[in-house]
Amino acid sequence: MKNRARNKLANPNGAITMKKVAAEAEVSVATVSRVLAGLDGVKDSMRDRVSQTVARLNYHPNTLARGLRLGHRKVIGVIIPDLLNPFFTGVVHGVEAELYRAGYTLQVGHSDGLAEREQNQFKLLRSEGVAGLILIAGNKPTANYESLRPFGIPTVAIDRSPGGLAVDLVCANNREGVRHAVSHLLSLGHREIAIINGPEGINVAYERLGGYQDALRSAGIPLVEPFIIHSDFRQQGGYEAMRRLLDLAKLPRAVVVANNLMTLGALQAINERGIRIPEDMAVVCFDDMPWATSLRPPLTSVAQPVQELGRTGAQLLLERIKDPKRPVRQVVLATRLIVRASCGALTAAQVELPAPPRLPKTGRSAMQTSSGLEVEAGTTSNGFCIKNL
Amino acid sequence: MKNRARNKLANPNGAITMKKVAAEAEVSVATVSRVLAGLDGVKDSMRDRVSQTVARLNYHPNTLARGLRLGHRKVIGVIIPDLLNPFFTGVVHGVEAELYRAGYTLQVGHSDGLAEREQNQFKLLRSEGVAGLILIAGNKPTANYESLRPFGIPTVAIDRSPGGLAVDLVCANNREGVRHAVSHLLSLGHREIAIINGPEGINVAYERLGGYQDALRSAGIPLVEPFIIHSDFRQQGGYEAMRRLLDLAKLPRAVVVANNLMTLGALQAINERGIRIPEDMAVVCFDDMPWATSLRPPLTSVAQPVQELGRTGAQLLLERIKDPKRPVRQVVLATRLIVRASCGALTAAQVELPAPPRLPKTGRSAMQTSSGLEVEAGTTSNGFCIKNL
DNA sequence: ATTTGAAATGTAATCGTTTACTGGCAATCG
DNA sequence: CGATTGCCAGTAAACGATTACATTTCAAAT
Repeated sequence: MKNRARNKLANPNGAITMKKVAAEAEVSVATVSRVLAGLDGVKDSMRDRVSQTVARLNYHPNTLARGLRLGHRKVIGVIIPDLLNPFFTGVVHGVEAELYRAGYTLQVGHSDGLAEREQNQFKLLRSEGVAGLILIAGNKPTANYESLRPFGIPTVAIDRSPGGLAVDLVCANNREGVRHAVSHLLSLGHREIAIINGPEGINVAYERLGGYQDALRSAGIPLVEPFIIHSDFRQQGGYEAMRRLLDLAKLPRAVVVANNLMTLGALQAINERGIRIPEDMAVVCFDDMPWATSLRPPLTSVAQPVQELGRTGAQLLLERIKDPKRPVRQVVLATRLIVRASCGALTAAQVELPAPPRLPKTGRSAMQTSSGLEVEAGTTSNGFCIKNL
Repeated sequence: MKNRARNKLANPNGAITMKKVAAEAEVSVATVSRVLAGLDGVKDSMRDRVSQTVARLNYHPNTLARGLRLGHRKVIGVIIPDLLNPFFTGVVHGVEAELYRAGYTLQVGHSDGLAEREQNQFKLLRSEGVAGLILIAGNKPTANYESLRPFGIPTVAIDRSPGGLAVDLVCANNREGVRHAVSHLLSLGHREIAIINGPEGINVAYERLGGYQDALRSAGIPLVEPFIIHSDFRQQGGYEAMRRLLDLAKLPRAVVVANNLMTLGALQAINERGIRIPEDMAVVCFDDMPWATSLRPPLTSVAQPVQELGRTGAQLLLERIKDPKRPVRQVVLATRLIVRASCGALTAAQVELPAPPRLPKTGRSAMQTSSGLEVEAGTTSNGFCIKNL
């Protein structure tokens, strides 16, 4: 490669630097810095002089220089598998809301669920000197998160547990959520209940399946192998899965779909076949989305506290940044079953109510480790389950 | 405030620096830098020695230091009004896809549509030394973008034109899109057509209204005042707007809803009243969303090229960064009318087709300036309309 | 008036890069 | 053979902040 054009100036637009402020106010840069940092030991006269000059010149500190000197800056990296999945962006929204208050900015990397891009984004963010990392891991259980460990960046995982990486985790109580949904179906008299689940090998799918099994088991209903389908958490996957279910000789009469996008696909397949909801097929969606109430009939769903996941993750991260040595924690947030009309629980009259009645939170719930093991844990005043690992 | 804890070290985890690599490889830092930058004028023997050491020590350059020295870095700021609106996140996805290829990361700020937060985010990003800015402006026409001008950061606006700021803009052909949708309704025999539009005073809403008026005018149908409702681009707003329409003495028989979220609200209202689509009310949604095909009946919609908006914006930004003095441009992308069943255009049999027939792109279309003035412009091979202003 | 010491301010090193400039060395030329 | 050239590698000065340390100031105490 030829030598590139030289003399690319830094600061081409002649931005106001601290030096200029200092010169203008006839003080030293140290004084300016001290005033800006709000340190004491500066005379009021000086302080005023500097403040006025700062305002007059419209000075804004260069956070790069600051970050270089300090070794960190007020930026949090976020790695997200899919910007098109409203669940993830909802989480990011929660993260943003919480971190903005603390003066942080978000640097977002999109992994596409690919382990390789995830690694790449991680390195990029590390180079950028982010103060912490929010990781929403992808679908691939193969990803080697262990290699991220030595980077030593404070990290919090949300929703999915990155295998082999001992970091703080915030997730919804997947098992309990699905258990609740299936119990609801059972209470309505359903017996042939199918589940369209996420990919095998990732913990959230495993846990959701666990909830399904729990509910059927305690009702004494045997599992029907073809009623359990593993798909990919995407719309097309949900569509295909539902078609497979509808092609079975013995049809299910109810289906729990394990995330929002797959539900859209499943509905598509159901509509194509002209099958009626809830008369022919009851549907529950794991994830409550804005469109749930716009469907006809409105969709019964298990609401994850989407933004709360993000907020809580952000809080944990801030605490970990403050104290990197604190013990690793998991926070499991309760889900909420929102009963609408897609399971036949409500009459047509009730359906027309603007705000459908909501069941109370699942509340106190069992703690699950990432291995799926159940551990009894206390519920905090916030309704969280917290466990120190 | 008391003096804070001193001696916070930079580089607390003893990260590998270029200096260490240089020492290890027994060369100067300049040589390491040259090798890493791929400059020529370095002997192969040296080059190899450095490369190996870099690999062995797993060195990653500190982009902060780099950015400080260079005055810019490979980070693009993105300001977005609402992370919960899938249209915006879709755009960001497109932006990300394009910029990732060019080695950039995204620093995302969320404005909530508030002019004040927008300003704030802008300042934050500027302090962070971003190389460029993608701005999706909020709903408030009051925002004072003029003050952003002197910051001199290469900027591209997407979707909405930030009033008073002469920057590159990428948007969909809103006027033509709505015109097309209304023409479609007219061709199906509809005459009482309402529109639930965005807030007054922002250009996209103005343009969409223009398309509505164009179509009715050329069909010789007079405007009916109460059929035109300005709302806020949000779900609740759409819900309320639709209720207002349904409370009219003389009901419309078709409605165009000017964005995705408002459509969800409108559908909710329609369902609550037990009104049938398309028999009692035809519905067209501006924005094609994943759930459009999952509704019963599937929704006819005007698809904006969401990701393409983002991609194109990113391209324009890269070009502007390369040449800050190039003339300001507007790129208007064609929309596409996707006919499904919500207007009664298709029979039930057709509706069941997996892939509904699609009308051709609107293709060659009139160029619109942000003032709503139409200007004839050429169509590029990409189907873009480009105009130098 | 001088000493003392705390308080206020300034000086300069530092963070990790990039790159203009300098100098060493070998090849080429008159 | 000395001068000129071109190639390589190294030295050191930025970039814009923070902050340890040095210096000045100034009031109170001797």
